[in-house]
Amino acid sequence: MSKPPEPHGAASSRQAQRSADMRRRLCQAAIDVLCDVGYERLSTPLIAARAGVSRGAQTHHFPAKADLMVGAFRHLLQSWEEARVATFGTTDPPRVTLETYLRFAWREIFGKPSYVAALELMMAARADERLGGQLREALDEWAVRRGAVWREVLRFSGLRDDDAFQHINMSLLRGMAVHRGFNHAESENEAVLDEWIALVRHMGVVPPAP
Amino acid sequence: MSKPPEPHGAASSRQAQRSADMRRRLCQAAIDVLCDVGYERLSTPLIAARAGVSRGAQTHHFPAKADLMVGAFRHLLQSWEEARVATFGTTDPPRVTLETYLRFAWREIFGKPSYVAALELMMAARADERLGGQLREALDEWAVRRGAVWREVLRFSGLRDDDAFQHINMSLLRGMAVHRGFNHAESENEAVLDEWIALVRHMGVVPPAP
DNA sequence: AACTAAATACAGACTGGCCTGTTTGTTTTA
DNA sequence: TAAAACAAACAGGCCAGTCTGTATTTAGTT
Repeated sequence: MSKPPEPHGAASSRQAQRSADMRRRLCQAAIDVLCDVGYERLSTPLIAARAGVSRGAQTHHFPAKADLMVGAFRHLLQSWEEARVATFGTTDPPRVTLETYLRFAWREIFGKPSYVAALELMMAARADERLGGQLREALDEWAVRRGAVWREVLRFSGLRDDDAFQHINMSLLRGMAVHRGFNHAESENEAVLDEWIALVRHMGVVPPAP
Repeated sequence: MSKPPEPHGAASSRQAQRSADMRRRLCQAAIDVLCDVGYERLSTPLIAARAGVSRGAQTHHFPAKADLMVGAFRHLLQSWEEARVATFGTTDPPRVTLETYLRFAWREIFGKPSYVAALELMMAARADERLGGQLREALDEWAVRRGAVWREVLRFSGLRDDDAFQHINMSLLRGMAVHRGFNHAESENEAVLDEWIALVRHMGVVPPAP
């Protein structure tokens, strides 16, 4: 039986398999390059070389640079989701306290070098309207699940289910990541996270103001 | 009486005056370009055009691109200091509550479009070791005064003088700025700041854990 | 005060290099 | 046999840094 062409889904045919592998390699190489040299010095030949692939292959799978950037971004989002499942198992959203989830988020996502790739892409998207649209689209559909996870975590921690409080946590982690990227102060961020968690513990006793 | 040549201090001679003016114009143009098109598409000819200046003038005052970036960064830091003095007067560090200072910091620094220029520069500095060194140098000497301001604000607010708590506030503002730059959600950030200030009010009553 | 020589400020052209997107050709798979 | 995957070369464009040339300012001298 012949299988339908699945250009973007799970690989079934041999071609689709190769295609998916190649796309993954290129996306991963793009993230690596982004981490190492930043968006400024990033170039499509550099990514192809990093992936050990000819430039023809790269242009075949990602005709425009922006396409590759979007692919890298989606690759990142997916890796974050995989990290969550790998850490907390299949019960998704996980039933853990905010403290546990914060430490996970820092250790596995925001505190990792690869997160600066996401930052670079988000910054670069400001200039390119087309790229920005596609990145926001990817982030928006991913944010649905992310929101559900945070809601469950807050509920489980006995805290009010509050959009603003979600964003406080994420903005804090983002800001720490920027600080980490620029001012390689690792231990400083650990102290900041500890202090924030201590504050959160207090909030467990004293819920936030109306 | 003849005045000594002050190549970098307050302008006295006519040449030094023109030089300082030109440098200011170029730094401001660099920030504007950075805000509008981002670091990726930034170029020295673009900056010169934005400043209404010949490229020869630009290369004369800033031989290398990195020099101009450092100048723009220092220009930004200075503008933040000026904003603080303009808002709170000459009593420096200002004697205001944390809430007042947070709202100022968001309104006049982190929440303004020009802050993304600082973010772009900090991101770009990751790749360029030389640029990064000079930017960190500028930031470090500025951080001395910034630390004094935060300490006084925390003390005045009856909160513990705590480095980690300082960094929580600044990382939160940074993270909000990134969110603002990418996901033009203005009102969302206002709500986040309000919520954070509400939490801080609680902390005024219940000091953080040891 | 006038004059000169050096230093500084400014202007514009040039070059070597790299990048993006395209195109043409070859191999593998369906 | 057609389509997809891969390979490599090409063309147009832009940029950073340099260099040569001109105008303005300053310092030194008388």
